[in-house]
Amino acid sequence: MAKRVSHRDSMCGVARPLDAIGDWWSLLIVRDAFDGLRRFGEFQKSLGLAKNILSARLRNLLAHGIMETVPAADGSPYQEYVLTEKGRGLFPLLVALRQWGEDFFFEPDEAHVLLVDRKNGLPVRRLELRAQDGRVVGAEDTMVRLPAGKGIA
Amino acid sequence: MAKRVSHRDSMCGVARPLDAIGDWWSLLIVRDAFDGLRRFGEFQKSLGLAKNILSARLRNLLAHGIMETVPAADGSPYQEYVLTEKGRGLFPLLVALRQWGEDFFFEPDEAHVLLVDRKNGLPVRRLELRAQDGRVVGAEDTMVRLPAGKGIA
DNA sequence: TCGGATGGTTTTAATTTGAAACCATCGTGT
DNA sequence: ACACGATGGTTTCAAATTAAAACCATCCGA
Repeated sequence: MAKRVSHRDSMCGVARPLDAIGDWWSLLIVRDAFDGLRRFGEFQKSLGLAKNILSARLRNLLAHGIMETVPAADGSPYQEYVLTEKGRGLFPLLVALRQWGEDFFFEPDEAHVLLVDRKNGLPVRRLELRAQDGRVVGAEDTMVRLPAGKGIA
Repeated sequence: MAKRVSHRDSMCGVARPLDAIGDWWSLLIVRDAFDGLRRFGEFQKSLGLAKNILSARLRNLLAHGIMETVPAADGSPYQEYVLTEKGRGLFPLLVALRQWGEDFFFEPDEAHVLLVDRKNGLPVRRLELRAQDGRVVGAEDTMVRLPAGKGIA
C-alpha cells in the first residue's frame, strides 16, 4: 500500500490510479464485483486468496472509494461489498485487459471466455481510441500535452 | 513473479495478462516506452526505482515478449529496450487507465496532462465499448459467455 | 591511463505476502 | 438455554519480495 511514487509521478495521470488499485488482486476483486459477487466469502472462494489479504485489499478499495459496503441485501446480517461509480469506471480498463489477453495469451484454437452483448449474445467490438474527428488513432498518433511544461510526464 | 493463480484462473481472460504484467512498475515502464524512452538509465531516472528492480522488471517484460532488446540506435555500444507488437497492444489499457485517472483522481481545477491527437493537438475521445451494431455498451449491458460451461469466469 | 558515464549484479535489511490458527457473531436445531 | 455450523473476519509467524546501497564491469574521451 501507499507505494512510493517517483519524483515526477505526483503529476502523472497513469501512476496515480496505479497507487489506488495497488496490486492485481484488487483488480481481480473488481472484476468479480462486475460479475455480481458481493460477499467476502464469494470473493475468497472465487479468487482463492488468503482471508487476511482479501481483508486488506477490500479495506484498501473502500478507502479509495472504489467499493463501498452496503448493510444487507438478502436479509443476512452481514455487509456486502459493491462497486461505487468510481469502481464502475474501471470497466473499460478491464475490457482493455481482457482484449489484450485474448490477443496474446491464448492459442488460436484455445477456447476462452468471450465478452458478449447481453441483448443478442454477440461479442462486443474491440476498444478503439478515436480522435475528435472520429479517426481511429494508435499510440503513434497521440502524444501527451503538458499543462505547464515540466517533465515528459 | 509467477504469481499463484486461483483454481479457476487458468481459464480466465483477465488473470492471465495480469500474470505477465506482474506489477505496476512494469506498466509504468511500458508507459515510458510509449513515451519514447529506450535506455536503462532513462527508465531508471524517469521512474526513480532501484536498479535491481528495474533490471528484474525488464527481464520479465523481455521474457513475456512485451519488450525486446535491440542492439543499438545512436551508435552507443549499449542495447535498448523497445516494445514488441504485444507490448504495443497495451496501448488501449494505458489509455483506459489514464482516462480513469483523469475522471477520479484529479480535482476539477487541477491541471493534468492530456492525451492529444498528434495531427491537430485536440484531446482524444473517451474509450467506448461498442456492440456489433454500434451501440455503446456499459458493464450492465455485457456478460461473459463461457466456451464450455463451467464457473462464472 | 585516469576518470566518468552507462548498465548492470550482489548484499543485506525492511516490507509484504500467505497459510494457518484463532476469534466473534448470527441463526438453527433440540 | 445451549451446542453447533456458517460467515466474516483478525492475529501470528514463516517465507517471499522489494528496496537501498554498495559493488563491479565495460566503453569512451582527455
